Amino acid sequence: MLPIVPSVRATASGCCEPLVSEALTPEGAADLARTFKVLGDPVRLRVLSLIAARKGGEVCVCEITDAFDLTGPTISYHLRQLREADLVDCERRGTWVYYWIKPERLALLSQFLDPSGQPAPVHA
Amino acid sequence: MLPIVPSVRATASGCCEPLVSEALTPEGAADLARTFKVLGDPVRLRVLSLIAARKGGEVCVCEITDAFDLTGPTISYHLRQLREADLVDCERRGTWVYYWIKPERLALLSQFLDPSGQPAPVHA
DNA sequence: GCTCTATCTAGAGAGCTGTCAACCTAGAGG
DNA sequence: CCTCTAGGTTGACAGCTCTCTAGATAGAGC
Repeated sequence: MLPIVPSVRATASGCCEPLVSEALTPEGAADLARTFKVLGDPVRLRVLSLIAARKGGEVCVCEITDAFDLTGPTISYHLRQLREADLVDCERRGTWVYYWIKPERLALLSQFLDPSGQPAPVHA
Repeated sequence: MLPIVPSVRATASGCCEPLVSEALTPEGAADLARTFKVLGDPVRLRVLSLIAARKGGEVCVCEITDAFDLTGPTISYHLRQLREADLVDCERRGTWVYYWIKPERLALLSQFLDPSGQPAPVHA
């Protein structure tokens, strides 16, 4: 039934070839799906976008909480999802905790979805 | 199912600026999240990948069903999710139904996630 | 030490998701 | 018309998600 599936991609090393190049293995699909699921919530997308759009690249949790009509624990829950998906990282400084984007995983996803099938431009 | 979305970004026209450029509106976030949620399931990702990787770009439902250890209704349910997210389209030909990828939406998502913030290469 | 504030964790509950069995629909071919 | 097959739809149910309240933890400052 299911074809032979050595790694994430039938071919590739650790990294992920664009969607068009060849079929995902079940394991690769599960891994990618976990990340897309984290992106599949409007609050988390807005949090991510809030952080990413910020000059300096860092945002304090208190600012994020203020930007939503949600309780602290709920924001904390979403930040944890983002952390566990390796999409953001954080650091405590005194009383406050600052979050920033980890661009590597985003780049991987972007490349996977790119229907042109070209490797993403290397430069920023 | 997806409503018309005038501007996903607070500023932008119809298209979606990369994550880094500025914060998503709640409406834009809801719209994008709906699509990412559809991608957030391993079965749907594999279905998408199965179709995308196929030379000719089209796959019959019967082939998709055969590729999974799931019942017809379940595959049908996932195909519907993909259709309603505007990620695939389909056509009946006699007894069979063929599905193919709609690359526009994928390109939009890819561009949104691209942390380099460059417009995606226009592709040949 | 005590207190205040920022953040996280735990537990519970409403609602959504993915899956199935059962049934329906639409062509093909008699 | 009838029958067969490929797909889709419906309804039900287990399990997961998002949200909250209540409580824990950690640093600042007295």
